Amino acid sequence: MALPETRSEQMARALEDDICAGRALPGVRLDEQVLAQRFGTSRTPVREALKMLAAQGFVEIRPRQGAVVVGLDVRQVLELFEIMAVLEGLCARLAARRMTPAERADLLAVHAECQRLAAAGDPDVYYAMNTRFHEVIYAGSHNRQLEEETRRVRNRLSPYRRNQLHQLGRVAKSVQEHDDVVRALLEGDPDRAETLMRRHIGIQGDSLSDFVSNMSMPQAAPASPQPALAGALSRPTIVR
Amino acid sequence: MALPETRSEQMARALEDDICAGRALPGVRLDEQVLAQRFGTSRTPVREALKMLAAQGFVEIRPRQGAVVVGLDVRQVLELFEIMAVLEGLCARLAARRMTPAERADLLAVHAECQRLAAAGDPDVYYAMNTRFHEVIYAGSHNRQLEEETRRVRNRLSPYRRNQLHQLGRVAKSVQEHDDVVRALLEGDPDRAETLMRRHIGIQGDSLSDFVSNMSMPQAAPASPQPALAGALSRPTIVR
DNA sequence: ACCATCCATCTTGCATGCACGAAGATCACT
DNA sequence: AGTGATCTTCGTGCATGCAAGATGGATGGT
Repeated sequence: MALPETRSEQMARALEDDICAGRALPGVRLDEQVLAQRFGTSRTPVREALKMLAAQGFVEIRPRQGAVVVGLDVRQVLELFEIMAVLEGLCARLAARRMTPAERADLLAVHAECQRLAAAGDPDVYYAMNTRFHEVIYAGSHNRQLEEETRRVRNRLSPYRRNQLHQLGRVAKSVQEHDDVVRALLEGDPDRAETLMRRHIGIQGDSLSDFVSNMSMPQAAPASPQPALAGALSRPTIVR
Repeated sequence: MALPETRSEQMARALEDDICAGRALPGVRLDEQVLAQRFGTSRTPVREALKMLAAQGFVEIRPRQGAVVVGLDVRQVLELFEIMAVLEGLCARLAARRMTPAERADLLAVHAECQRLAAAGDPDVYYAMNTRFHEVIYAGSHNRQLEEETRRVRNRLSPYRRNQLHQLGRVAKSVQEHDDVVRALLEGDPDRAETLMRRHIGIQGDSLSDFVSNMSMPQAAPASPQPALAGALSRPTIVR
């Protein structure tokens, strides 16, 4: 059963993870040879992995000039958030109608954990549970294509949500919004669930300017020739 | 300016086009060597193109077993339509607020053409103009990421919309729905534009059973070893 | 006649090699 | 010294080669 994974796929996943986790900053040059010996292969599978990532928008390959981690400007990030809001909104809408009793129980459990961790006060820990909360709703939509699509957009945004963290009171607000969403979901109110989730994800009003001004665009200094995946940036953070 | 395109990218585009246009039916095996000589290259760029298509969900590569054009079952198609509805809905919402006067004029012009062609009665010709109509709205959203994302989902669905064509009265209904959307857009009513567009795209009620029962799953006969991109299926058709 | 096993063949996955083109350095010239 | 052209160097794009694994058919057994 365990379908064998080719090297190129492994590398693609590893690199995507590096990018999402912020270990590979936007602008970093991805040198084929360097990656090849980092993974102990030849350049061929490396190239295939890079092509896959390029097709998904994680890296950009300029002919004869190599691949770099895609850097999104403020505008593009906001554009993706607009998409994210409707996708997650749809997840919530569908979940309100389709979640099984077991899934509803899961949702409640994860939500309770979120509340606990929010009270505990560590945004990083909360972040992980927050992710699980949203994942439960993706799954609750019972729409695999949607689940994948939403996750993909989420991943593309992830480098830009980190650092938005630690915003005063954001965690508390987040759980409160979750709470409203959970209520709508359990009551089976698709319209309200969708609306609330859209608001939860969307960046509007004060949140917008807060987000923009706090958003330190993660970017590798173009000056230093970037030793391809140098330092571990670490620290996941957001609080959405 | 004209950035040079590598062979692998050219081939990826060509193959994607074959798939979207129905020239490469779901289930068709994509033989690397055959494609290589079809494009006059070695297998290497072919493989890179296939990897890109796989990353976008157009083909599936099973290790050691080659690439086949992805075939979606009824369920997956409906799932994608659910996504499509909210994405196009968002396009319409944003377009209602953001379209420039020039874009509004474009919209009206294309819509008028749609009406004319609908009256003329050839669904295939109407289909092309219908696509342009939706493209104008994508562009009107002024959200590039959304534009690309929406187009991508549209392309993935395209093989399954063909054959849904020629459904009695569908063209007339389509233009009528367009008309309502146009009105909402020009009046600058985002909520109504979104709702109407969602309904226009979504498959609900009678349309659902009509769609499902009429949807001949395009599929290459697994019996015949498929001479890789054999016949031109042609005939674009839908009427959405 | 049916089924399992083995073998031949073919295709893929990856490594290696080569050539074109781009970026940076050197040099000439104003 | 500053600016431009030339040259060098390096990395990418693609071709080719080889080995592991998968498919299909033949073979042998029950």
